[in-house]
Amino acid sequence: MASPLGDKIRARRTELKMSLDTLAAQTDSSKSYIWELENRDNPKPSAEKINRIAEALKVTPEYLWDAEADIPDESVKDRAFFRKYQKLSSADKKRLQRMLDAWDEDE
Amino acid sequence: MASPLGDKIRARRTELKMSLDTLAAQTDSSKSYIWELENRDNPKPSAEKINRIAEALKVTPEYLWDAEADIPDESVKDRAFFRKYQKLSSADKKRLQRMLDAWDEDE
DNA sequence: ACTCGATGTTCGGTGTATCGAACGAAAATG
DNA sequence: CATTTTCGTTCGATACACCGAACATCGAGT
Repeated sequence: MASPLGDKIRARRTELKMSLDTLAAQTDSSKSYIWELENRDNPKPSAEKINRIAEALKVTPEYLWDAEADIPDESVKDRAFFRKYQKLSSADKKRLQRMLDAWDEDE
Repeated sequence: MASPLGDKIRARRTELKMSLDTLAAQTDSSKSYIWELENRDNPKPSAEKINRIAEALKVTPEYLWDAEADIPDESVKDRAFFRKYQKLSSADKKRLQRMLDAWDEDE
């Protein structure tokens, strides 16, 4: 019982001190369903629900569904990197993108 | 009939010259379901399906499900880049970071 | 014009996502 | 410590996501 997705939802929900009811209300869900997402075996929510829930919990949808996605802590540096990256020219961005693509293919 | 999601899937699928069958095969779906996603009224696929389909079509999940986000524009590509980046090992991340730092100093 | 293979479309069925409402357990309040 | 309120849990019912297999269509080849 329990799933990575469920654990993340519960962790973040309690962190924000929300009840099942309030989270349900903010996401057009029933609290019973939120509970099932958190506790039942292998939940397969719709993309719509995931997005609503991510929004209510103030995390990104990828963080919820991507099985392994690091904790906000480690991703601080990543975000800094991303901000720098965004300021590059398109040409430079493409260079970086190709660089990453290239070396992430071998293995 | 038709939905933004469906239009995007069909557009990208034909762009890649895939048949319903091949896309279905690559996403553990039936071709009838892919067809329904493309043509029927208001499809609500699971997050899992959206992700498999995005992967097969080589676009980001956000591009598919974010209602607006016309062409894979720059910001979407940037996020795709960031997602890939996040999956790297810490060592590889640092290499990329140094690379960026270095070359954005001369200018 | 007639196969034939590939692609697209339709449809009935099955599982499960999702709901409402009731139930139980704490915890707050007096 | 009795009562009220809040939170979590369970369960039966319903809608619809998703499927398999049949049917339709169209193009390429003969």
